[in-house]
Amino acid sequence: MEIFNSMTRKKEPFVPIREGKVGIYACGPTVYNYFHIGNARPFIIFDVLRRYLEHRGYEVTFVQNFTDIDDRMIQQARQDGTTVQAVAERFIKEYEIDARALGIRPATVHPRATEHIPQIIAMIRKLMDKGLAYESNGDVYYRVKAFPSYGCLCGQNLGDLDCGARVSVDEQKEDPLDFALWKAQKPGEPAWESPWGLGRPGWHIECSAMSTTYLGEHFDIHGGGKDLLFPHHENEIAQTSGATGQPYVNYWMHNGFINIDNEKMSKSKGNFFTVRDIGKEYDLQAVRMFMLSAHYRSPINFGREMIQQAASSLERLSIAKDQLAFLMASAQEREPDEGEAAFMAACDQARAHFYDAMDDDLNTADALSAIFDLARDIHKLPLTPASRKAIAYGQETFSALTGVLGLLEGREEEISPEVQAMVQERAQARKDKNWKRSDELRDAIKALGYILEDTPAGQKVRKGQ
RNA sequence: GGUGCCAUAGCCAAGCGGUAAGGCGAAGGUCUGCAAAACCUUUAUUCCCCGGUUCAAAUCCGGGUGGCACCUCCA
Repeated sequence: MEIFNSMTRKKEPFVPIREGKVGIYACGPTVYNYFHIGNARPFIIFDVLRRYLEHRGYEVTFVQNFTDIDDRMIQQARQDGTTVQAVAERFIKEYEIDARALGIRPATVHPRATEHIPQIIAMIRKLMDKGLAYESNGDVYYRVKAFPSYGCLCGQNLGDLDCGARVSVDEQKEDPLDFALWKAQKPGEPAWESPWGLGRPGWHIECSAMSTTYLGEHFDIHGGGKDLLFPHHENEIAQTSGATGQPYVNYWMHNGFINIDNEKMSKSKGNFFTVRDIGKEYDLQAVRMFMLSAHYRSPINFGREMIQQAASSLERLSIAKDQLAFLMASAQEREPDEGEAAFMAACDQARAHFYDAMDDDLNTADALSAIFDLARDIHKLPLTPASRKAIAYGQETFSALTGVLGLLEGREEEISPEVQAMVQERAQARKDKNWKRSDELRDAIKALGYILEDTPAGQKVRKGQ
């Protein structure tokens, strides 16, 4: 597999540090609110990466943090007249609800910043011992100019950053580029004991502390949104490599942004959508499909039409899956005939195409086309009783591939007995050529949320509108 | 000022040196009591423009044009 490494800006063959094992850290949400569609992209992308690596036989440790202490958390708590902790508890639960609906599996570990204060303090101490950090009135800052390779990730050198000159000037700092590792407590803020007095961790240090706690000081893949490249990930490298004296991460992966009307989504512009709100109108599986329909590094434009297109595409896949189940119901124990053997070969071909695409820096758009090709082959299977072996092979392939993308999961709702009875009655009505009754029943079934179709092999019912 | 990214049909989107995947939509056909789904056919002689390299370029190089992002909290 090849992965585009933001550090080198090239696709590189993926070689894990320890054979057969992969450690991945992805920056998770700050749990001060519902997460938005833009946040959802990395969650979905890295969920797919994790699923794919597992599918290919790696033992994956996937860590995604919850940032449960920062300015926004404090602000939200004030606004709600509650504690930071209560805000965190609430929105972690809300995260889990939306994540599940998007088909995002829970990570191996979801560490929380506030539960890793000792590790954070230990790392800051190490940095101070090495002269890479200094205290100033209860704050602790990173001494950026003491870390020569600073800027290696974002491709800026220190001089250029200086030129940027939009870095805040702060009397407390030795240099405008320096960033906070520890912030002294301000009135009314939650705080923890530290060698520098009461305070809380700065912005970037939590990810360094938590990632190394669970994945070791040097691990395989670190991911996040493109905007995190600088300064967040740049600072993580400075902190971690600075403290440990060794490389931090082998592969940096950054996903592109989601735009609204070709503009960056941002709170200040008010053009953002929470996943919770979108879920009120659309099946969130369609949102997942939408995300996977383009390469993860490209920017994508979010809009109503896009979601509808994704929903239609997904429907096509869903119907193919139903079709296999339908064929299975009448399948026979016999060897595949010539056509079925060709179908099985097509399954292998689809799988190979899928793997090629995924191996190419997670090209989900191309991988999807392999699944669509397979869907077409499924629909071409005759409705005459099929070989169980061939259909099982198709099901296995189809569910493996859609499973890697996390699509079409949790959709096997039982058809209620009530609907089944109506389907039975309709079969009789059709036999009697009682079209009026037959159509009434079909409408009634539709009203209950099912689509009923007549096929040469009988009636077929599926969930849908 | 510095650093990057992108431009492919009505829409979305792969392809990144060998002669345009896939999806959505649309049109016609087949099937069907009707419908739905599905299948078949059609829907880019051409990949923003201009040069260049090459037997061969959407793909490489140079120059334009037009979008976007980062350098500040942000997925």
